[in-house]
Amino acid sequence: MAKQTSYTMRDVARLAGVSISTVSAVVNNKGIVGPELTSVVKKAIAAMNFSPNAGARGLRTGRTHMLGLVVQDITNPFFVEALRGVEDQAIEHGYEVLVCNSNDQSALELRHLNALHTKRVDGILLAPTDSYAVRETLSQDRAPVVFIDCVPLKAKVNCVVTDNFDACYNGVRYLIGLGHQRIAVICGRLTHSTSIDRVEGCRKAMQESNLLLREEHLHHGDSHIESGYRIGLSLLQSSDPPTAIFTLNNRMALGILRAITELKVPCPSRVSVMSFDDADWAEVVSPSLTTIGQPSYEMGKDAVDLLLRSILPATEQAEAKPQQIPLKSTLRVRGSTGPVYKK
Amino acid sequence: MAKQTSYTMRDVARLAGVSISTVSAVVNNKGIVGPELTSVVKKAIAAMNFSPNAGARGLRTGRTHMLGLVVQDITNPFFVEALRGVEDQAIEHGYEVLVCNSNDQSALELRHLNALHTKRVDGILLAPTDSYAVRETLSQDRAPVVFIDCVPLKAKVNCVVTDNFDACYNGVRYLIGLGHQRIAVICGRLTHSTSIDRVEGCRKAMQESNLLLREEHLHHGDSHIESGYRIGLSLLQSSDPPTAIFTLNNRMALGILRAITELKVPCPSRVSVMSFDDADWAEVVSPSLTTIGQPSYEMGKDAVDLLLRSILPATEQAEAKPQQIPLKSTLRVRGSTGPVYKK
DNA sequence: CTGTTAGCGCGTTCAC
DNA sequence: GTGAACGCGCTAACAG
Repeated sequence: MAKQTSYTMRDVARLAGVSISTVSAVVNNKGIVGPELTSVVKKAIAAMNFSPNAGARGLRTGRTHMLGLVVQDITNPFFVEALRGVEDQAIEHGYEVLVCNSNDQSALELRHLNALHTKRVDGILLAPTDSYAVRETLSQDRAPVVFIDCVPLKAKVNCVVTDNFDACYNGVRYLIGLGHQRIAVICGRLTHSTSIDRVEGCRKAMQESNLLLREEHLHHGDSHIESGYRIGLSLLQSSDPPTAIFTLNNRMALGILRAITELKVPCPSRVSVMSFDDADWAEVVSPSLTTIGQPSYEMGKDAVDLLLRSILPATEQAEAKPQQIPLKSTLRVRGSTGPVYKK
Repeated sequence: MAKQTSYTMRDVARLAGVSISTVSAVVNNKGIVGPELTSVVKKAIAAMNFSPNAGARGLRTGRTHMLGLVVQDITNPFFVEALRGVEDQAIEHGYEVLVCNSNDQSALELRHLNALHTKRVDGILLAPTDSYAVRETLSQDRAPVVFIDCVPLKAKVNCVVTDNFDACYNGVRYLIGLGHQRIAVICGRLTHSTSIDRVEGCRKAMQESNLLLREEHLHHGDSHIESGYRIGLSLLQSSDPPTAIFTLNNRMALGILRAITELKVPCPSRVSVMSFDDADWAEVVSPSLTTIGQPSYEMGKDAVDLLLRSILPATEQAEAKPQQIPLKSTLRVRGSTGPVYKK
């Protein structure tokens, strides 16, 4: 079993009594082999349980039919949904997906990117850990890249992203409409274009209502439960607590909810909570969580489509100008947000 | 960019003014090339941004340094955690992971398995969709397989699984200790060894207390929220509702909780809920959910270790007898379970 | 220590 | 329609 020596085309050719190229033609459905010979060959293939060696084929054709997907944090359900979209669409087109988790470390991300290059994947889907890092790795002679979720700053690239700015703008306007004035925003790391856009969206909505998103109302977390929990505790216990908390991702929201439960702060009567990213559990937590949902599955699908287009450029100009595919998010109002509390 | 023509060893050799094999020796750290030549070669490699073509290398060596991971349902956080363990451990040993989602369809699973064979992965981690399906595909001349979570029936295979039987036995004993007699068990598809073992564990615990796990108390769902929800509704609205509900996976528990919330049934005072699989949100839902947690990350890690051992057999006997690595689960008592309700 | 040579399994011209 | 020969990029013998 350690042998791992499968049959080759030569073996099949020998058994079928034809030449290698005939077998090749059959395997690749060239449609130039006579029907009776075709069936003989196919029988031989089945008998030997032959399957072509993709490595050798790739060496010859220059295509591996593999896509690389590099995500910052596979622990985040958002990326799992995107992964599903990627996989489904990849399968559809005869591609396999090499999944890499950067675990929020640029160094690991770079390592993955290099490994993918060595594997000669035909294209890469990248949800980068850092929008500032200059990626020399995606220059020249390497596979085309499509960014998802988060994009590099000041660079025109192929990407598919949510309307982060608008989503947060609308979200905050909704909160303001409820009468909230002291709104705390808990953002992820500002090295993500995603976080930056979201914060800007919040800022604009507040400015329009002559409210300021003051420094003390903008809290920096990462994307994990713990940071949401810690920030939630300090926020709720402060002398002048916000009447609404908007977390820019759903796991921090989970932390906030835990803090709220522990402190027995009535929600939404005392404090409203809203979160970016929808989740399975959003309807079941108590209170159910108002969220802004992203079409993550579609994001994965669209990204593969875009990537495939630059892998197989129909026309030359098709790959000339980088394309941005914007996706719309939707506000799902549930139980955790309500009118502001009046003394 | 569509060119995708990277530099080859020959290019590097030419630039460095050495022979191809010298470059190869440097690339593979053979340690047989003189220090000054080594540095010359390395400089050339860096200058050209050369990275070896893994396909060609694999063709030559018979190893691709790729592992395949096939899971029934990547949507399940349990498998995501396992995936993390797999990836981390694979990276550690210089392997990449080809992730495939069977989406609970045997046909798709088979397709993935064949694709992985064609890609000549060095080994496969498989969480099968069905314990009964006879997998001819994992016979002979194919890569070694390690099963995770769910195993084929009546077959000695390499696998790493949780102590499903014991876990449920202990869980149900805990419920019985609380005074519960009418315990409803909601299981996944009984084509999974996992489900079978869990149900048997429940059955034994109940028998020991002279309780019977009657047919009408065993409910068949899948592993999704919806089925939990539907079953929950019918259970709670029946004329003789159970005093405790034990779901054999956590997403069905989410469905149960939704039903409870909707019907405003007091939990745990009227009905206790317990679930297999722990989750992020288990502490935050209301009431917080009592669960049986599996060490899924370790499962992934251990599976890779086991797989690597059969890929690189130190001794012949190492691969001779299939090994089962059992993992222990832990009961996490939270707010959703309590003493039985007395009229 | 270093260079030369022969395939690994496949797809692809070409002659037949 | 079909078959023989070449080479994709690399590693492993072997010769120097």
